[in-house]
Amino acid sequence: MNLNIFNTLSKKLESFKPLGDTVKVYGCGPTVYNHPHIGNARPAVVGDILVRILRNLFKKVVYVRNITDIDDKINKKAKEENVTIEVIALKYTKIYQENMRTLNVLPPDIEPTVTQNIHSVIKMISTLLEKKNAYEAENHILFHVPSFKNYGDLSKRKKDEMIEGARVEVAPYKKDPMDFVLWKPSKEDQVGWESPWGRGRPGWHIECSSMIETYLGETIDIHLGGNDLIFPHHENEIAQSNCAHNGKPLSKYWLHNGFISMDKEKMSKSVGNIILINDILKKYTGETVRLAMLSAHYKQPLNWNEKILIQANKNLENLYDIIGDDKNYKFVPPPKKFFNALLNDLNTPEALKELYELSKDKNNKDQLKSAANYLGILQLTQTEWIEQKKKIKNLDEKKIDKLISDRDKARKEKKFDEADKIRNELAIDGIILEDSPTGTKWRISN
RNA sequence: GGCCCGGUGGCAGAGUGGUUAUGCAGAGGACUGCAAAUCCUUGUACAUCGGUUCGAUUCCGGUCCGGGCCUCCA
Repeated sequence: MNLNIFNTLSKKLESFKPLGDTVKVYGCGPTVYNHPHIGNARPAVVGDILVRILRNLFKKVVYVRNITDIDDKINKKAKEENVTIEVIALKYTKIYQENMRTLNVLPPDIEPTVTQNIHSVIKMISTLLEKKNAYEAENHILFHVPSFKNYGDLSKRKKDEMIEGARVEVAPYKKDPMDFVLWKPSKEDQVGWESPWGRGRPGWHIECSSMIETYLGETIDIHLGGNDLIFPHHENEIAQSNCAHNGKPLSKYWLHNGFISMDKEKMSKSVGNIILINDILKKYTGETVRLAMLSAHYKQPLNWNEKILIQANKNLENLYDIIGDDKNYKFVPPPKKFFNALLNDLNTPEALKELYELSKDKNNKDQLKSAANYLGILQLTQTEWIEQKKKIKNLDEKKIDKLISDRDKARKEKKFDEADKIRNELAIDGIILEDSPTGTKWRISN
C-alpha cells in the first residue's frame, strides 16, 4: 500500500513518505467575496479525496484549508454594498461551506481565517525584515526576490525570462521588478490593522505562509492548490517561508489540479462564462456535480458542460438502483484494485471503472459501498436520493399520483391511447413511468 | 517572446511497446398492450510526418492544432 503522487516540485510521480507521525496537509482555500464557482470546488474535492486516502493509510492526518477574508476584492464588494468586510466575508464563507457540504466535501480539521491571524502575519514579516529578505519603501513592506536564490524552482521559471514577458508596469519603489508586497498601507476608509509599519493590511501571499507556520509548523507534507497558483502565489509562499525558517522547505510535496473550462475556454468574468455551484444545484444534486468532477483525472483539464452532468446523474441512478435502501452495510476494507487506482496519483477515472465493475456483482454491496465512501459518493439510500431529486425538481407528487391512477384505470379498460397520452404528458416534465407486476413506479429522468 | 500541458471510438475519459479500459449514448434481441427498466449481444479509436524496434496509440524528434501560466484568478 503505497501512495504515489505527482509532485510539481520534481515534476515526477513520487512515492509518498510522510515526514513525521502526523501527516500535515494544507490547501489554499477561497477568497470569500463572491459565490463559489465550480472551479473553486475542484481543489476542495481533490483535497477531500486525498485526505480520505491518507486517513486510511496513516493514523494521524491534519488538514488545514484557509479562508482568505481580507482582500481588495472583498473591500471593493463591501464598499459597493455599503457594509463592512466582515459582512461580506461571513456571508460568502457560509455559502462556500454550505456548497462544499452539498458536494460531500468533508470539512478540514482547521479552517483558519486571515483576520484571526494578523498577529502571525506581522510576526513573519518582522522576521523577514530582520533577516534582510524584506525592506520598507513608501510605507510598503516588500519581499526582495533576489535575496532568495531558489526563486523559480516550483514554476521552473528563470527570473530574467519572467521580466521579459512582464505585462505590468513595475511600481517605482521596488528594488527589483519581481519584488512583491508583504504589507501595504490602508487609507482612512480602508480596513487596516496597526503594525510596526503603520496602519495597513497584508499583501496576497504572506497569509498562507504564516498560517501554515501557525497551525502546522515550518515544513508540511503536502500543499494543494489550483494550477494557476503555482506562479506567483506558491512560488512566493516558498520564498517567504524558506527565508523565515532558515532555508527549511515549506512543503515536501506540491499537488496542483487542472482547470475547469467552458467550451474549451477558461472560466473568467470578462468572458462571462462563470458557472456558480449554486446555479448547478438548482438542477442537479451535489453528488452529481461531484461525480462529474471525478470523471476526469485531477491534473487534466476538465471541460464542463451539461453532458457530463447528465452522464453522472445516469451513473448515480444506476448505482443507487443497486445500493437500494439497505443501511446495514458491513464494514469492509476497500477493494484492492479500486484502492490501487486511487493510490496511483488519485486516478479517479480508473477507480470509477473498478466501482462499475463492482456494481455488476449484486451480492457485493458491502465492497461497493466501501469503495464509494472513498470517492464521497453513494452516501444516501436510494429513497433519500430520489427524495433529493424530487425536491430539486419541485414536483407536485399528488398530481403525478393522480395521473398515474388515471392511466392505470385506462390501461385496465384497454384504452391504451388514453394511457399513452398521460405517459407522454408526464415525460415532458421529465417523469418516466415504469410498469411492473406490483404497480407503476415513476422516476425522474435527469 | 519565455515556460508548461494536452490532442484516444458519437460524447466523456483511463491505460498500454504486441492481448476487452470503463461509463454515457447508439444498434439488434429477450421482455412489455406499447413503453420504461432489466438482461443478452454488438462497437476495433488513439492528430500528423519521420525515427528507434521484429512490432508503436504507447518511446524519441519535427509539424499542425488546442489549452494554461508569465497580471487578480481555483
